[in-house]
Amino acid sequence: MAQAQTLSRNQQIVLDIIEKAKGPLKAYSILYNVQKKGINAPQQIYRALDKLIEMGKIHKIESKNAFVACRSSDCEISKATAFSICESCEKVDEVSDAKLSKYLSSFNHKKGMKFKRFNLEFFGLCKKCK
Amino acid sequence: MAQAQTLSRNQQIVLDIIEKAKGPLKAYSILYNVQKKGINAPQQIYRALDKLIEMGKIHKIESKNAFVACRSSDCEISKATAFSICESCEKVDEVSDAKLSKYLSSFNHKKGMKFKRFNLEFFGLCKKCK
DNA sequence: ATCATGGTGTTATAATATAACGTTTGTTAT
DNA sequence: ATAACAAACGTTATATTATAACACCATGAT
Repeated sequence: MAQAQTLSRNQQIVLDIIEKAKGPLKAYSILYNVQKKGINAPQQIYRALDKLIEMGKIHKIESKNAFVACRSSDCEISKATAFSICESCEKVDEVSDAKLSKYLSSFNHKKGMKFKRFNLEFFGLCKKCK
Repeated sequence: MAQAQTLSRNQQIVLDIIEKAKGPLKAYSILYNVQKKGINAPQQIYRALDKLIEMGKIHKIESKNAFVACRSSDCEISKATAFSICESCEKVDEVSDAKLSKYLSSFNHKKGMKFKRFNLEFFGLCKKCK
């Protein structure tokens, strides 16, 4: 099971890089950054990314095909994620708002769907870029 | 400007296919479907898709890299989109809920961002697959 | 009539992601 | 401690998604 906490070598390497980064990282940019550590193939990156996502350590920004470290405790195992994305400087922040999260988590589609997970991406201009 | 309404030949062809489809279509699957009509290259598809998105005629499902026709009038020019996605049968519906839309449209990130647009994707099991 | 704009067609290539295979490591049960 | 299993690893190859760059053509505005 996803007992979390114990990361494998590659998972730890990839997580370290993502956590140190100022913004979202692309898979191949991670790859280039870890070739010195003996990781040579995209597969190795993608496998680590998949597991880290499962564990809730990182999130994928779908609109950018990029990955960020989870800074929030609200998104229990990536079930409820929200991000703000600046269209100018590309800055991404995790939006952590209990009301929003609660509202969306309880939202049930009229057509009879029961949601297990959502991802929300807001786009605009950040404070600086305005 | 996006005076909309007058679609070019390629735009119309691509839109027709997406509108006729039961679910989201991938760019290359659209391409294979229009080769009989003389469209041969990905560029032609992606160009049409870009314009159709600008016009609000279609939306991109980011988590699936696929495109659906807009069935809603709430999402004025794609500024406010929400979808429900079945993780089993892959069925996608546009979620059209005025309250949700209003709530999210007025949501302003604490850090001083003013949003112009959002995209929300819900995942779960649809009625049938439950 | 020329020039800007937007669309087209084409070739090539970049960027993102997965398949498939065999090996190694780590855990658990006996 | 060791057999058995699961998870992670390394590697090669390939599939999928998307864009760059360039030449051409139609339209409408100055």
